Amino acid sequence: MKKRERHEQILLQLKLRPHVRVAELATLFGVTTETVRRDMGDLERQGLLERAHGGASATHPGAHRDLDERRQERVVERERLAGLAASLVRDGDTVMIDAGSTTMVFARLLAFAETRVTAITNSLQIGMILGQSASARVILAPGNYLPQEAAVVGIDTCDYLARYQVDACFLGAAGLSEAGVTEAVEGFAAVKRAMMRQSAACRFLIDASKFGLTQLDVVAQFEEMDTLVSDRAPDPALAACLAESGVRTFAP
Amino acid sequence: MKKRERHEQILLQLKLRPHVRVAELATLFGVTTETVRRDMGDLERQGLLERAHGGASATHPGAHRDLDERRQERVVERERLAGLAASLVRDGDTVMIDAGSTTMVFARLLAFAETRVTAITNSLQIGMILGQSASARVILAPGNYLPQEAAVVGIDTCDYLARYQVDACFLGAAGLSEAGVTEAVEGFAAVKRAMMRQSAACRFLIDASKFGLTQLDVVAQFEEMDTLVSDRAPDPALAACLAESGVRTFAP
DNA sequence: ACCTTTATGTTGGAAGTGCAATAAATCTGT
DNA sequence: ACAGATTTATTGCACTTCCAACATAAAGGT
Repeated sequence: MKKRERHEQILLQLKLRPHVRVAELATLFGVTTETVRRDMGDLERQGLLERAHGGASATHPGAHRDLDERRQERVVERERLAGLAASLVRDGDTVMIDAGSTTMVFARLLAFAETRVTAITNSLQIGMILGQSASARVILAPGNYLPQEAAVVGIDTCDYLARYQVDACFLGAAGLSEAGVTEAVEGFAAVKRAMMRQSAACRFLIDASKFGLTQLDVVAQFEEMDTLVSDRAPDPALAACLAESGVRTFAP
Repeated sequence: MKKRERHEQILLQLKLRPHVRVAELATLFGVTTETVRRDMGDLERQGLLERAHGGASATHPGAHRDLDERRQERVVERERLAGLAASLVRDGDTVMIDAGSTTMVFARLLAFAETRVTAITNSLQIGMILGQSASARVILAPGNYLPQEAAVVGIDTCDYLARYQVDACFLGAAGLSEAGVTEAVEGFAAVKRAMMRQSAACRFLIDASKFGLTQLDVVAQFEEMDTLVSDRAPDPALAACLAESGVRTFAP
């Protein structure tokens, strides 16, 4: 087994579980622990995993390699944002949730709060997180699998969503500016629009770092938004646009 | 600082980063490493984190305790079996793969071998594993999410599968006896049958520990099986039944 | 107050892990 | 085929972590 193969295997294992041990992989690959250690060293230098005593852990999905302190603060803000969004969901609601790191935190809080919901999503991770809660019913949409985002997209996804009608959709986004809500990942915008069409209320979860950014795909104009949930109030110019279009804004 | 408080802090830390160390938390909390160790033991028993040498990791969103445990059993046999099955797939093939621990190993080997395939599956984990391979195209079926198996089932799943026609399906099973192939998980049998209907060839991956077992749902009679892949040849009686129905058997 | 239960600290030995240096094996290009 | 480079195995040693047993301290109930 070549070095390259081992590296891929290690990363693959880390996709499946959060932590692997040196000794474990050594026997699995039939090599010395030292070799595995060296492999991990290489991968760590590439930022693909994090070493720990006796093994390695997966890097957090979508983690920026900033300072730890900054990362922590971002997480805190995101938790607040997601908490606000979760408080908008009531027992018995049906919702659609799209793929994204912010919506993932939202889903975790929803599961933790044991809100009784029926959720339709195109994100595998969100499905898994929310599915662990006994009080949630999860329906997964079909489609072409996008490994970078662990989500499905495409015509099938959008068609399938059209079969449901829900109380609200909770969508993330990569940008919010005068151009409206925009997204960068190919295929996501179409899914978001499909979700919006089937929802009585449309809630966008966008943290303040996305304010002022414009990405390639336009997801929605201000008029189409019902609610914006964020961790900080937008600047006056943006706030004016939002208010003019009747967008309710939630921010701590 | 009370025990409860520490527990919450530990879980909070694990939300921020994937791995924490015992010593680190001990100094942070101002307690002994033994205390932290005990805390982690408690939380591990509740399934809220995973211990590792020197620390603990967050439970992966898609990690399932029982699924992981099952994966640990009969590793060697299962790898051999899955390897045999993987050798039946050729570049350019289209396949359907159903949820199960054996088919998961099969999917991993398929990804590892970089076989150029288009795969349709109802298992989220298999989708994730195979989706990592650049040479595989993965299509996920919709349906109701089943947390224990990390898979979707139901009418939607079966309906969706009916839209495709593939070269072969690779199915696991919980039992193989005179009654035929049987399955225990509710909803799985219907999905397996739906996959069989859309496949030119039908390959069952069943390890020897399932021989002689009969579960509630009958998936297929011998006549409907094309291929049986296992880690050991079945006993004479079963082998005779299989041969009579023209089932090709692969075993090391 | 007393006793019981629970939680925490301390200790010593066993086991696991990391590191560095060296030797062996494998790969690579000419 | 050969020499040099890369990769892996081996070894010894220092260090960290684990575990279990015991001692101590705090909390809770009668």
